[in-house]
Amino acid sequence: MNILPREFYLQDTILVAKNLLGKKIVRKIGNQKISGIITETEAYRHMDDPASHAYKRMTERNKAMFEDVGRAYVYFTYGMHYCFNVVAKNSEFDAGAVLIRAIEPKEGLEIIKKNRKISDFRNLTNGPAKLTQALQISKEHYGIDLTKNGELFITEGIVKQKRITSNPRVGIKEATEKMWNFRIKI
DNA sequence: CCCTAGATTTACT
DNA sequence: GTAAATCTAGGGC
Repeated sequence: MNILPREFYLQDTILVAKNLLGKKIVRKIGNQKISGIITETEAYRHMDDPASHAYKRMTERNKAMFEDVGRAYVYFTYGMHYCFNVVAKNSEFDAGAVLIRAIEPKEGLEIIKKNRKISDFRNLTNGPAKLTQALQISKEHYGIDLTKNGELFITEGIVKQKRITSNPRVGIKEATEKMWNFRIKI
């Protein structure tokens, strides 16, 4: 399975958010492997997006959003949860990232269940903090390169007709009129 | 099924 | 000091 190249992420953040649907996240832990198909994403941009962490300026937390595309932006929130983003933007913007909100587990289901401590299939990876738990993603992966075959990367996924639906983004208070949440059904 | 409350720490104001 | 791109359990319907 081919890893997505750097150029894939060098486009408008919103376009990348849509294009990431149906792609595959691969997580390697030692000789074990977990993977899943991306089913829900959200785009967060820069100056035009009050809901974005990068809206005001660069800070210690959000600096990854201003740096290389194709890398991970992982942040800690609500005192207990990590969320996983992919840095993506075109040259018009200084910052941008795509929040991965949900995946459909493919490989390593046993490991995922163990990490999540539940077996209810529907609740395994259907939220941004659930999937970081399932894939054991944490701040150690801040800035990791997702275009290299390492601990964590993204490859081509299912190649079939995608029916993308747009929705308001979840859990934000600003810019709720922007329909930058995207989903597919598998 | 829906709703509410509580968990718990970081980083920005 | 306080809000935060969330999740879970528990109660009611």
